[in-house]
Amino acid sequence: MAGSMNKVILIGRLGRDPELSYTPNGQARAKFSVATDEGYRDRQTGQKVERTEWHNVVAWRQTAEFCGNYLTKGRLIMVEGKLQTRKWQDQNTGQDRYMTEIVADNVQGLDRAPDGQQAAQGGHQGGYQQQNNYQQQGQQAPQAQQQSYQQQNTQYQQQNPNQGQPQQAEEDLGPAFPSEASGMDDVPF
Amino acid sequence: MAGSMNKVILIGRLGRDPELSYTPNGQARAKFSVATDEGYRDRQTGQKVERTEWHNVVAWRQTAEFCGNYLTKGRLIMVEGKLQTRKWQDQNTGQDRYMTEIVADNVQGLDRAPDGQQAAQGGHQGGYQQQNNYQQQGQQAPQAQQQSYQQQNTQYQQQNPNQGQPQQAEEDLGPAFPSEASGMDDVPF
Amino acid sequence: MAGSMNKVILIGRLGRDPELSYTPNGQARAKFSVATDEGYRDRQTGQKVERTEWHNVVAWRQTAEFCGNYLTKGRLIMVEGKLQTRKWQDQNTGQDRYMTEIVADNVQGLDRAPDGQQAAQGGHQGGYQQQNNYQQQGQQAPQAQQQSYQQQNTQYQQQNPNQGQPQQAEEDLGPAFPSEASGMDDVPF
Amino acid sequence: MAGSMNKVILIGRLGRDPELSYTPNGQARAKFSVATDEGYRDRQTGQKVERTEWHNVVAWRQTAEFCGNYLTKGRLIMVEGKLQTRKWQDQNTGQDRYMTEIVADNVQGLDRAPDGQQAAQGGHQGGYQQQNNYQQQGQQAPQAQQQSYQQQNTQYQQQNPNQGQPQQAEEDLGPAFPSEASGMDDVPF
DNA sequence: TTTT
DNA sequence: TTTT
Repeated sequence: MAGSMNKVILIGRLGRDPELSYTPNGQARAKFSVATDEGYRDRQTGQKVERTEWHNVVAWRQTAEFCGNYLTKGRLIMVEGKLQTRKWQDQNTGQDRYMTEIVADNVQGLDRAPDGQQAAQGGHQGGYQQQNNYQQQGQQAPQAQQQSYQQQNTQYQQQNPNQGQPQQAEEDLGPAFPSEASGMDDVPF
Repeated sequence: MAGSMNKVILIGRLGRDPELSYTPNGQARAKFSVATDEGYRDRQTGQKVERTEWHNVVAWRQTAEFCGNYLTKGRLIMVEGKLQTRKWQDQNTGQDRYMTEIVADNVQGLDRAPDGQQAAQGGHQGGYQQQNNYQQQGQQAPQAQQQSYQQQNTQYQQQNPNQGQPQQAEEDLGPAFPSEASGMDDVPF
Repeated sequence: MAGSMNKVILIGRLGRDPELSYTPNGQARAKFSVATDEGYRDRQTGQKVERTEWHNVVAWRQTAEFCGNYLTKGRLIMVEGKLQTRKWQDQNTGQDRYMTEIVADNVQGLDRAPDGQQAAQGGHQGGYQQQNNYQQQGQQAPQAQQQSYQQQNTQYQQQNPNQGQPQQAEEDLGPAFPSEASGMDDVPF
Repeated sequence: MAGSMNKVILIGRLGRDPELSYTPNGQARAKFSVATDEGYRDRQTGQKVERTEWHNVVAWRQTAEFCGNYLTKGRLIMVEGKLQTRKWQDQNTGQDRYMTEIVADNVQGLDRAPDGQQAAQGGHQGGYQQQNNYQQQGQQAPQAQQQSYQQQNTQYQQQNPNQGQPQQAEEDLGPAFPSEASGMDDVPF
C-alpha cells in the first residue's frame, strides 16, 4: 500500500453504450470500452497513420450508475482509475486466461450529451457508499441500498463510514473489492 | 465539477521536515516543500545542467499527521494532489499576492526511513473523515486521536461518513475547504 | 533527473483566447489560463458549492502555435505539463515575487471548435525541435514557418526534426529552458 | 490523436530482473513485471488485507537498455507509459488471446541500487530517435552503443539524436510501433 | 477570465 | 465497437 501507485488516466470515446448490471447482492456494475487514438508517421512510407487502442473499463456503484444512465456510445469521456488483471480458467482448454481492465473511480463526460439527455456533461467520482436506492426495477433485482441520501464528492474524496458504531447490513454491500465481485461472472468479458 | 480535472503528481525530496500545526478548530495541517529535478543539455555550451524545482505542498488531517510524524528532510516521497492558488493582500503595499500550492490527498514515502523511525515507508491517503476530533487545544497539543484505527485505504478511496445519523460536532470540523482554513494564516507561506 | 516526477494534468476551459507572442530569438510562446471546477458540499449549510480554480499555462514552439491558432476562449481543453515557479523582484518594493505556471507539453482541444474554425479538435504535443526557425524578427513578426509540415505526435512523443540534414542556426534557437526565455518578460504575467 | 489520452503511472517493485533482448533489426526491448500493492479493509472480517497487482511492462530502445542494465529484481521503480493490448491466436485452440502491457516511455529507479551497481538511481525517458544503430547482430549481441551519451532528459522530453550529422540507416530502425515489433514474438509473454 |  |  505504501510506496505504490497504480494510476490510469484515459480520454477517449465510448465504443458502445455502457452495460449496467447488478451483482447478486445489489452492486451496480457498468462495463464499457473506450477508444484512444494515437497518431504516428510510418517510417517506411512516411505516411501518417492513426492507431486506435481499446480499453476495457469497469465501474462500480454510483459511478456505474452514472455511466449507465448518462453516457452513451460515441461520447468523449475521461476515466481515472487503476489497472486490474483478472485470471480465470478456460472451461474448454483448462488454460489460464487473463483480462486486464481499468477499474474506474472517476468518470466524466467531456462533450455535450446528445439532445434529450439530461445531466449531460456530468461526471462522477464513485464511492462505496454512493449507491442509489433503486427499487428493484431493472437488471438483476438489487435490494437494500437504502443509503442513497449520502453525500458524495466531498472535498477530500474520501469519507468515513460509520464513525464509532457497527455498520449494519454488511451482507448487502457486496465484496469490498470489485475483483471479487467480478469473479461472479461466468464469462469474463 | 464535471468535465474537469486538476491533478498533480510529484516524486521528489523533502527540503525540510514537514511543519505540522493545527488550526483553531483542530484541523491538522502539514506544510512542506518538495524538490524535483530535471536534467537538460544546455544548447549553447552542450553541457548537462540539472535544474531543481521547488514545490509548496500542504496536507490536511490524517495525511498531515502522517507527514508530520513519519516524513523527514531528505526523504524521497510521492505526492498526489491538486493545484490551488491562494490570494492575499500585501499588508504593506496593498498589492495582490498569489501563492500556488499542491493540496495533497495522497503522500507516500518511497525510500527507507532513517533508522529509529517506525512506519518507515508508509503512505497515507487522506480523508475528510479521517480527522481526529481535536478539542481545540490549539497548536501542537493534540490529544486523543482516538480514531486513528480508521486509517485505511479502502478500495474506492471514499467512504461514507455517518450513515443514517446526524453528524455531531460540526463546529469542530473546520472549514470544508483547506483554502478557507488556510485563510487563517497571517503569513501565507 | 532521476527519481523525480513533476507532472500536471488539467481538464478545463480557457478563460480567454491564448496570447501568442514571440521571443526576440523567434520562439513562439502562448499564454493562457484554464479554469477547473470542483464541487463540494458546504458542511455548515449542506449546500452544494462549486469552486473554480484558475491555472496559468505557458506553451512553447509548435504547441504554442497550435494554442494560438486553434484554441479560443471557452474551449474545453486538456493540458499535460509540469509545474514551474518563476521568481522576480518587484520593481517598486524590491520584494521577491513568485509565479507558478504549468509549462505545457501536450495540449488538446476536447470539444468541438466553433464554426468557421478549422482543425477544430486537434491537439499538439510540443517538441524542442519542433520550432520554426524564425530569423529574429522579434515579437509579432514571425514569417516563414517553413517547417510546419513536420510530423508531430509520433509514437514515442519525440521526434527527430532533422532527418538527414544538418541543423543550422543553433544560435537562433533560444534558451533551452522556457523559464530562461520567459525571463525576458518585463511583466511576469 | 486529438482529444485522446492514454496514460499509466506506476510505482512498484520489479518482480524479476528485466529481460533485455533485441529484435532482428536491432531494437532493444526490455520486459519486466511490476507489483503494486493496495491495502483495504475486508468488510466481513474487518481485517486489513493487502492485495498485489502485477503489471507487464515493455520498454524499447534506450529506455530498454537502461532497464536491462541498471534495474534489478526488487528495485522500487516508477513507470510512465501507455496501455497497449496485443492480440494473437492460440496456436492450439485457435482462440483469440489478448495481453495488455504498459509500454513505458519513462522509467526511473527510486531506491538505491544494490552495492556494486553503478548509475544507481538513474532514470530514463526513452525516445524514438534514441536508439542505438545496432547493425543487425541479432539477439544479445549489441555492439557499439556509440550514442549512449545522448541519454539526457531535455526539457521537452524530446531530443535530437542527430546533432549536425546525417542519420543513416533508416532501414535499420525497425517498425515505428513497438506492437509491430513485438509481433515478431513467437510467445506473447 | 471559462463553462454548466 | 467510437470519433475526426
